[in-house]
Amino acid sequence: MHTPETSGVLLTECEDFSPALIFGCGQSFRFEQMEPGLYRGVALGRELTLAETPQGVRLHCTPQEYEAVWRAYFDMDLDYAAVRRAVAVTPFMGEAVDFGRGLRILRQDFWEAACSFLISQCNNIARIKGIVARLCERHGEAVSEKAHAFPSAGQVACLSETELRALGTGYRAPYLLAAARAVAEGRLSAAALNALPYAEAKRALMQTPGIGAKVADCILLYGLHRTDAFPVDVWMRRALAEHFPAGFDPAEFGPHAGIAQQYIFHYERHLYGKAV
DNA sequence: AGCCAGGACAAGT
DNA sequence: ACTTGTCATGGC
Repeated sequence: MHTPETSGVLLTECEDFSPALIFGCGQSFRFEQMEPGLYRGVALGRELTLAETPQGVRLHCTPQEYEAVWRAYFDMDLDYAAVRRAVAVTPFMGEAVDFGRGLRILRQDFWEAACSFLISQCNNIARIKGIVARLCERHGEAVSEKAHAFPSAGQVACLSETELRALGTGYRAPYLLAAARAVAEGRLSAAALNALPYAEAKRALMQTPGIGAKVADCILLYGLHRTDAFPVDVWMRRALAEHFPAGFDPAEFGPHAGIAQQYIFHYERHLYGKAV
């Protein structure tokens, strides 16, 4: 008989695994802190609880589920200590990666990322979370007593614009409907985009109404794990103007520029009191 | 009580 | 190629 204290999968190397940072850095919107050190959410149609312990972070799942699902989801096969060293190309970047040590880029579901970041445009993170929560509660399948999966593209494609507006999506409702149909009908797919180089994949995404340069980069980075994608939003624009006044090229950060972006984004929000 | 938010888009210079 | 107005909504 497994007790809650000993069951699950214990991650002991947690220098670069902080649930607070992973779920709080603005890349995903479905995990919450239940109490200090305890996090819960739904991803890939499964509910997961994570608990911080003195020995490390414990994932409440079987070793089989960890190997089959969560190992990839949490990008466990990338050495984030090496990434931090590689992108710390200025003193400011050194501060950013020190502050963000523990952050990782999740390998999220393509449709969930596309849908979430369509909602994100001209919106704040607290509000994005609320809209996504209502979308899942009302239109996603139950995965436990109180948790719901993210609705599939097919499920969202069956909703009316009125139902989507009722979630608080505002003018983004028709964008969501068009994207859901494109994905459900196979006109937009992770497999096809994965076969394209960055610039072409981005251009293909931008054919869908509501997906501009920034949302396309978010979908590439968070939904397809293209770590060369470098989303620039209002926070990044501020940070770059302030700390790279002479201009910059994302390529300076190397092949994982998108991860550098995440450290910058989170650090900049912290400096303005918007992130812990 | 306004201000602003992980923008996109069309229309105007 | 750049600037500007518009598009809804509600957390802070």
